[in-house]
Amino acid sequence: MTAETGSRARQRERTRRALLREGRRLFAEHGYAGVGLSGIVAAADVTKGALYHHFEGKPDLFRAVLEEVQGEVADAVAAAADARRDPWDQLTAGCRAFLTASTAPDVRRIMLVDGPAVLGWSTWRSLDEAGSARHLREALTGLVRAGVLRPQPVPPLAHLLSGAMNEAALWLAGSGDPGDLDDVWAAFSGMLESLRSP
Amino acid sequence: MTAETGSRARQRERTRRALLREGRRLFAEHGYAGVGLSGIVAAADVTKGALYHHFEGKPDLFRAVLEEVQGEVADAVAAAADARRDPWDQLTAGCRAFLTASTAPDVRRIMLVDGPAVLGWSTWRSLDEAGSARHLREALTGLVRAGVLRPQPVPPLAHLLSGAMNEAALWLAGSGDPGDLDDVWAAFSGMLESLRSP
DNA sequence: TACTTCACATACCAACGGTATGTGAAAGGC
DNA sequence: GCCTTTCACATACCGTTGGTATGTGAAGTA
Repeated sequence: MTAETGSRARQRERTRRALLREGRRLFAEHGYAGVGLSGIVAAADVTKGALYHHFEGKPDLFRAVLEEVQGEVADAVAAAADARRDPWDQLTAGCRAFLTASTAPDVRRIMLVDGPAVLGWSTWRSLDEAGSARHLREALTGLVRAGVLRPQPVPPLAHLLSGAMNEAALWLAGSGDPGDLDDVWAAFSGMLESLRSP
Repeated sequence: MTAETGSRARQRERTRRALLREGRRLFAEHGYAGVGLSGIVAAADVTKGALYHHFEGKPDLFRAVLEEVQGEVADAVAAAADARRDPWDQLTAGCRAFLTASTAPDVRRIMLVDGPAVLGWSTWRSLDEAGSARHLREALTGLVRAGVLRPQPVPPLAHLLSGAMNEAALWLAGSGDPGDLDDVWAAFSGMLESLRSP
């Protein structure tokens, strides 16, 4: 190139970032199947050679994007939970943070709709477990051990609650009525409440 | 052909059935993206011309397969519910039937994993609403009107419960332990129980 | 300076979804 | 009976896609 763009490592990181950024934008806008590698590399102003130098292929690029998205959601959940001291408040705050974060269009499309189909459900689940699902499971485990929740197996509970929130987020993202969030939260918090020890 | 294969309408129906059958089998086994039209038409012993004569394209074939699968699940749910007289028993029996039916591999892959990604979530939801989701919503509405459930908006509740069952079915299909079904059902029926009027 | 490494760019390929056109048997009218 | 139309496909073909193999020039290294 004409101008020096920094050291080799810096340029490498720039290219990788550009691919992730444009990939995320296009995947979120048109869906995984609706965007081709040519569109991604053109938007990132590189060639397919660069993409295949950084990633193993289209599914691998998508996986990297998904990990980034799930990481952000997990951070939001953790931040909301850490702002509370009471373990029960941490659970409810984390769930509420997950619900609002997952309603964002790119999260919805990449994480909830295309994710399982592109990577397969088991792979998607392991990524989810590495992200926000781990927070949920750990919070539930802690509450059961502390006696706040009735003694019961945690994994089934975590899956039921996770699935309920995922579907709720998908529905909320499509329903313009902002009052729906309150209704969903009322119903969901009622479910959580029913799990408490008497 | 050498042997007469019946009237024109009969042959048409045979070809359509063969495409749906092989499409369903291959979509369930390899996923939507993992199977090509050439594989489907070869398995059905026809050509691509036949496929495009009966369907508008690959997504339309998948939609027809999905409608068939969802119809079977809806029938199983309706049959389980109709076998009970008490409305509350109808709800629980229907949910349990959905949970067991959705654990089947082809239902899981076609309806729960690939469905939303291939057809888009809103289209998938409208198909779901035409299938088993309608039974759930109507059962909940009836129970709220009858005062069995506490007065509350039904749509959010239906989505939460539907999402919980979907995720539970996906998890159960992957977890070999048959005891998990009991645990899931215990947790889920506890959720349902918490919705009753005091 | 000579050599090696690396971060891409270029050129190319098989396979895929989709389309346009051809074809021969069944249905319908006389 | 025969002619015409319709229909249920089959055949041949095309543009695009994800993926690969190879080339290249600047950045690092001795």
